[in-house]
Amino acid sequence: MDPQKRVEEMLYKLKERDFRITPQRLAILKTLAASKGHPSVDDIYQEVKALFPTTSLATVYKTVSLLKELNEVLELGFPDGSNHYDGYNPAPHPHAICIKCKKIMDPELMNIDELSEEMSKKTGYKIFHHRLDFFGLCPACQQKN
Amino acid sequence: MDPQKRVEEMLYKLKERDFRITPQRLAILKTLAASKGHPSVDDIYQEVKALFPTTSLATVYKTVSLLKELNEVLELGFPDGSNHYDGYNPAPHPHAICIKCKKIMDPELMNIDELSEEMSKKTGYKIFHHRLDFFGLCPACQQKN
DNA sequence: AGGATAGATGATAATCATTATTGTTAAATA
DNA sequence: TATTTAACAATAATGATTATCATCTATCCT
Ligand SMILES: [Mn+2]
Ligand SMILES: [Mn+2]
Ligand SMILES: [Zn+2]
Ligand SMILES: [Zn+2]
Repeated sequence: MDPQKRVEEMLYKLKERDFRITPQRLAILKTLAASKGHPSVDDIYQEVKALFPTTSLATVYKTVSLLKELNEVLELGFPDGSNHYDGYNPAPHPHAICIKCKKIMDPELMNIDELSEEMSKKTGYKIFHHRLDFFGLCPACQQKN
Repeated sequence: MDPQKRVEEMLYKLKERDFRITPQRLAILKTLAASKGHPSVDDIYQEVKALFPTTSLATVYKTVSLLKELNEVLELGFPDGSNHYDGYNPAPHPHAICIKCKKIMDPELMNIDELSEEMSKKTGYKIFHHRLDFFGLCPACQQKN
């Protein structure tokens, strides 16, 4: 998927719901669409500040939150309180997380729909989305031992 | 698994590492071992206070944190900041979470080892544990519509 | 183009779950 | 029972997120 295409998708979703397109929002969208590294709010803030020095951290929080409601960004929260975001691929998908260097990877797709189906049957829940993370050591961190 | 057995398992792990067994800790262990509802720290605190009114919230935090390090409790953190704990079954296992009433269910086992294996092969990560949650509406909340 | 207006922004205060601190208490051991 | 030291209770500090509000501006209308 082309990052520019992603920006246009997000823009369409915002316009569709009559949200205004501001320079700050556009900068945040571009950062999210381009980054494959699952940035935190503060990471996004640092990038956007380079282009719009007056941008407020609160604006980043609110824009990310808005995109989350529109299902245009995937939120990954961790028990240590750190939240990271995938704006490049906002659909639920599994992640591999290094417990040492905190790198978050997007592995090639594996199908979880069967699991979701099984879960639905066994619990009676109507499932809307899911979250699947694997924690371990990335190849680089395995070397350094 | 019998809750009493779980308490004894946890006690063994604590003694093994020369941690002291205090009335407060024992009360926290019992609460965790017996509860199948995935309580929060404050839920545990409220239950323990009924038996030991002077118990401090900080003590509950420290004991839960200690049990987490000993792999005797499973921590479930959510982006809204709420953390919940499974002391009845501390091994990683999937959960079904109701987005309306927040109920957390333990479905009958499905095997994730194959997925873990696939993930390991595709990313090169050495996987230690995982987290799998399904979000949706529980049967009760589906009715109320 | 100019003006009206409701939504967005920036700065900062408030919130709240968790963690750190510190003097006191009591579990474990001999 | 005395000694040692981890654990305790009470409370302050932390820090990410959220709320507030005065100001600004994207969008629409004339
Ligand atoms: Mn991703
Ligand atoms: Mn569970
Ligand atoms: Zn790593
Ligand atoms: Zn429910």
